[in-house]
Amino acid sequence: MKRPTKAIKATLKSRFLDRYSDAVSELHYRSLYELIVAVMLSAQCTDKRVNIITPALFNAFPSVEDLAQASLEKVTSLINTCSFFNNKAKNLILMAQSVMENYGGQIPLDEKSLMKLAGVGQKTAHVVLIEYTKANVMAVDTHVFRVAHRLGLSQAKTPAKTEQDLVNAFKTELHTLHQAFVLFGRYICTAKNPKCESECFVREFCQTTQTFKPT
DNA sequence: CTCCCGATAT
DNA sequence: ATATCAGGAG
Repeated sequence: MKRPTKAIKATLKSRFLDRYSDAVSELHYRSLYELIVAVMLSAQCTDKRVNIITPALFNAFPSVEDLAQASLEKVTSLINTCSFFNNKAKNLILMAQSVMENYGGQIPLDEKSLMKLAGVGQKTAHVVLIEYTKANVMAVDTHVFRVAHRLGLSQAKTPAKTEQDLVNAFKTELHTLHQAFVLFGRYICTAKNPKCESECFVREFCQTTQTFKPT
């Protein structure tokens, strides 16, 4: 597997930025509170499904205060069509309670604090920062991980290492590149049956073309 | 490394 | 009917 040269990394970067200059998250939210809840729910679950669930959830619990006082049963019943709903319901309430008790009701906007919240790991924390503050950080979800590996940008086994590889490769405009990689991975460089021939605009840089080339 | 766990694509 | 999708905690 060839590592991309500096020149190729630059080309990849501009291709993705050109293609996805106006890329935004597909999660529906109207506040930082709604954002963090939506991102927490999106763990191992599609954004599409999260968007089906959240309107009723936000209606029942319009603010962190409301969620902090919510009953587990009520939250569970509102999110039980998304994966790991028992864990998520528990974590959502714990997260809200922690925000009330430790951060005066203000959801913190730094990585360390975010990651102390129940159910918030590095990926969730980074996505919140990217979305809400356009922080120059990378978040590696399953799409970003797959795309980075197919393009030879990382050989790392863990998302954290892959994140570092991507930061080193691109350095700036990471928040836009994150969105770009997610959308590219979701619709073009899909896990199964990627649209290599028909839609991939970085085909010539793919390290795994053989695997996916139609026979 | 294992558990958590519904939805959707095939 | 079964495989595959999609992160965090212990």
